[in-house]
Amino acid sequence: MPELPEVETVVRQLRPKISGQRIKKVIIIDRKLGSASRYSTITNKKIRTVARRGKYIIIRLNDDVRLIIHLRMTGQLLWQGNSAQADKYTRVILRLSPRAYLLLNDLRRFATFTITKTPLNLGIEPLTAAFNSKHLGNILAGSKRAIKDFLLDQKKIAGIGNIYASEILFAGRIHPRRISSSLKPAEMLKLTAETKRILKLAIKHQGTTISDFADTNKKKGNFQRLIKVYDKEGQPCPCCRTEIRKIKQQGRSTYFCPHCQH
DNA sequence: CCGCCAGCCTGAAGGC
DNA sequence: TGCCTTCAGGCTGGCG
Repeated sequence: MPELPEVETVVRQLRPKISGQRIKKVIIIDRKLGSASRYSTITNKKIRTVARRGKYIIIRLNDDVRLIIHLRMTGQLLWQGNSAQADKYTRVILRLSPRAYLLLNDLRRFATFTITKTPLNLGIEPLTAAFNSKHLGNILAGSKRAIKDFLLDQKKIAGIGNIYASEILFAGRIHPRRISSSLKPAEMLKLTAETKRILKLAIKHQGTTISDFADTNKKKGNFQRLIKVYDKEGQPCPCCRTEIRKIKQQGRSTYFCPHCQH
């Protein structure tokens, strides 16, 4: 579920709340995430920084220990000040000091919660200055896959998921089935600009909630109001009134306007 | 190397 | 009401 803007929303909320606090206890409720003893190395360690890389949340502790969380489709990281309000989807509870709780809730149990020192193998951060049309041209060169599939490849660009891929291509007026290496310089310029604009706008609106996404206070995002094509099959294109179409690429839905996107 | 697809889970929604 | 199928903001491993 959560893509870059949703994860960024969670990280920005979490940072001031948990930085400097100590992890007093790790309660693993879902056995799939390992035994409590596996997390003995993080108990009593202090939280130094909270950061995002792609769709990963990286909580850096003392002694360069890193707690890495990925919310996958339905994960939520909830912050609770007074007591831990767990429900049937609570998979992990971190008890912090001073008194607070951090819960990992996840309906589908795809979320990951790991301690590791191995670096993440991810592509460029799309909101950095280094992500420009020249860089995009370099990584697109020679790629025969559809541009939609390319945008979803986390080893090329980190953080774009299925909703924003459709939205970015619509804004860029590029057909999702275009062969990546066929993009012209002007299109690459447009694509990088629209990627940044849409991701920033979505962060400003606390992300998109279609069904499950919630921030650390269990509040929904607001960007779904600004979505133009995702999940809008059959509805009129906001630009030309042509019906939005839905196609499958790599088993995943893509939405686009057949008139506006080429 | 690259590209594709099933599998991992649970629940909601739609068809009959 | 129920049963069955499909679908869902993601990623991985194994295959060709």
